[in-house]
Amino acid sequence: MDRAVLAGPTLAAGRALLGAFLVRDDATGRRVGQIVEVEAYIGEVDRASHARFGRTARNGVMFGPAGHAYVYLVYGMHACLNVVTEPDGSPAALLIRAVEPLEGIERLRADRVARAGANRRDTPASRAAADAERIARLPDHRLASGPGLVAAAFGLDPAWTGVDLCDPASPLRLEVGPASSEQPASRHGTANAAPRIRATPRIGIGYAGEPWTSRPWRLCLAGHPSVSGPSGLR
DNA sequence: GCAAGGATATCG
DNA sequence: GATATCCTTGCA
Repeated sequence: MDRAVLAGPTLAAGRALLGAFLVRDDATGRRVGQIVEVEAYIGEVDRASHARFGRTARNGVMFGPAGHAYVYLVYGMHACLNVVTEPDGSPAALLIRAVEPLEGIERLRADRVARAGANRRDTPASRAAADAERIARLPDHRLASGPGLVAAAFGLDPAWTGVDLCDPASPLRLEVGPASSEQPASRHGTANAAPRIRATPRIGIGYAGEPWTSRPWRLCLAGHPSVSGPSGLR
């Protein structure tokens, strides 16, 4: 994906990210998902953004150039993948909230199971087996339907922070579909029509207060089955 | 409905 | 150094 797009206004970058592909391609195999849901966090004034306290050890990459990964841990157990946007010096990012699995599905599923085990303080074999069974029964389109689930399925943790997602040689990168193709890669959505983009308030940021809780900065492909959150917000 | 998890930012 | 908080998930 062209870095200039991500270096532009975050909401425009978010629209470009919808329908693009998240690719992890390395010794673990090749996994591809189509991005169907993102959330924008824009500037130090955004009270929902990690940048609201200014530059810190954790959020430093948000203040750098566009196109790099920012992976943080939330609630002590879930990692979340963000794409840094806007020019160098301007802290902003897009949280990848959901992707539709397209390639490497069994590897995505295997890392979901591995992460479920790692998130348990005490892991009796029975619970581990129950996790594995539950995840084995999940339909493909729910494997990465949520920000913590995207990171789990792609095997990402905060150590991935800083990886250049615009470098075609990177083990984790963003790719756009063939320019000639008018069709969405997904079997979902209306044939022969560009998928509609829906904007809603962001999820899980009640602490930020108004106007930030109401800003329609969550973007998704309308009606796509891999979108996370309440069905009313799909 | 709510507990689980640990790093983070901020406060004494 | 202590503590309230957190861009979530899956269970009761």
